[in-house]
This record gives sequence, C-alpha cells and structure tokens, in this order.
Amino acid sequence: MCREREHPYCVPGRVRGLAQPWVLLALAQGPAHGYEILSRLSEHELDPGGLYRTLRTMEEEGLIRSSWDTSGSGPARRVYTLTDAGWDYLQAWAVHLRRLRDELDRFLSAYETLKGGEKDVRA
Amino acid sequence: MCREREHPYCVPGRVRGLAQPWVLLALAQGPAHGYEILSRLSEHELDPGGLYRTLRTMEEEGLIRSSWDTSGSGPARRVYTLTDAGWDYLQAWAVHLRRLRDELDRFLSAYETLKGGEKDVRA
DNA sequence: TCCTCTATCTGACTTGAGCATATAATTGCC
DNA sequence: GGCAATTATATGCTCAAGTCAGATAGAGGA
Repeated sequence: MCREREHPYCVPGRVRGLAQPWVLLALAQGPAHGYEILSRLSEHELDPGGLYRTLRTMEEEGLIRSSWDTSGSGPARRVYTLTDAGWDYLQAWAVHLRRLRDELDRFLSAYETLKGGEKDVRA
Repeated sequence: MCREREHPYCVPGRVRGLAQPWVLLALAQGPAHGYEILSRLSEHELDPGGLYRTLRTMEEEGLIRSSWDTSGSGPARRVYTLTDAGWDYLQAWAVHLRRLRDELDRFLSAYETLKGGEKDVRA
C-alpha cells in the first residue's frame, strides 16, 4: 500500500489534473510570470518545470497569451495573461470543480457514516 | 483549449487519481466483485479495464483481498474484501480528501469573488 | 444457432506529474 | 574582479493513471 519512496509512511497518491485550474485562477487575479504564479500557488507546491510546461501547452490551446518583460531587474520574464477563452475555460472548470466538491462531500459523509457503524464490526 | 475528440464543446480535463478512494469506499460498504463495484460507482463512469487493473494493484499492495465465487449463475466472479490496511488507507484518503474539498471551496469562493467584480472589467 | 448480458482481462497509447538538471541575467559580498 | 545567491525559464527521463479498443468466456433466451 505504500509508495516505496515514502516508507514507512503511508500516504495516498496525489490527485492530478488540477494544475490548470489553479493556474487559471492565479492569472484571473492579474497577469503574472511563471515565477510569480509559483508563489501565488505556493500552497500547492507546484513543480517549476511542470508549471512552465503547463503554461506553454495552455498558450498553445489559446487559454493564455504571453509577452516578454525585460523592464525590471533580473532575467527576462515571460508574462502571461488570460484570454477570453481562458476565462470561459475557468468558468467551465468552476462548474466541474463544484461537482467534484459535492462528490467529495458525499464521499466524506458516507465514510463518516460507515466509520460510525464500524466500531461494532471491527472492534 | 478543446480536447479534439470533444469539439465543438470545451470540457475541462478530468481530475485523476481518485479511482482508489472510490473503490475503497465502495468496498467499505461490503465485499463485491469488479462488475458490482462498477455499478456501485456508476456515477463516476469508470473504465472497466482500468478498474480491474486498479483492483489487482490494490491487492498487490495489500489493501484488498480476493477470492473466486462460482456459486451464482454466469461466469465466475472475483470477490474483493477490504483488509485492515485497506481501512487504514481509506482513513488516510478521507483526511486527504477533506483537505482537497477545502481547497476546492477556497477556489470556488475566490472565483465567485472575481466573477462578481469582473463585470466592471470585462463587460 | 445466434444474440445479449454478465464478468474478467490485455495491449497500445496518452497525459500529467515528479525529479534532476541546465542555462542565464542580475545583485550583493569580499 | 571573482564568486555565490537569487530570480527566472526550460529540457530530459521516467512513472502512474487513465483512455480506448477488443479478447475471452459462461449462461440464458428467441
């Protein structure tokens, strides 16, 4: 049951496929470059390499647009902005994730119910 | 932004990695064979091939145990039961998914906030 | 006989993520 | 000047999970 790299702790496998909506929401709060998106989404501990790849595929899909910003100090930054399609997609994700949250609610209450009755069965 | 197979509709990519907890919960409600798990989880529209593979890896990980049931009519059924490790893992998933639900709540309320102020910006 | 339903399983492919690592510009420090 | 740290973007390799198509097989009905 354990992922070997994490012995002796047993941790559920990560839920995948949520990077896009997190990024869309981060950019909905205003244009930003990759490094800043990373800090806006710091609670999710995104993999930097993965993020930049995600950003490029999202741009290919027309969800975001980028331009170089060489004004500030440090290396050039590629600044991303949400397109209209990106806003629509974010909307679609919101609908989708509301449903997911409801599924999780049902999961959790079903689990609590089972755990309540489980004492008789397992103890 | 569209997955080609779904043109002209734009649909967010599926969130992955949740098959295990769904299966664990389904089996927490009582032993079952694959085909019945599929119907218990019909709302999630699992891929049958994928499910049977998942079941086998879960058995290898010690989360579930199986035995053949040839009693009823039709082809033999492999009946799965949760092990103690499976119950523990389900517990871990519950903790994990409660956190995920809270993240989704934060996502959704942040999105609603943005959408509220967005009328001024976009319209 | 042939079709359908139940039931399990395999092969080939796609995708998202994890991990390590490369590259480069700028800043601060000695 | 030399050098490390910080900021910033990017690639290669690998694995896990999911998707899609189809194989196999028993049992029952028209």
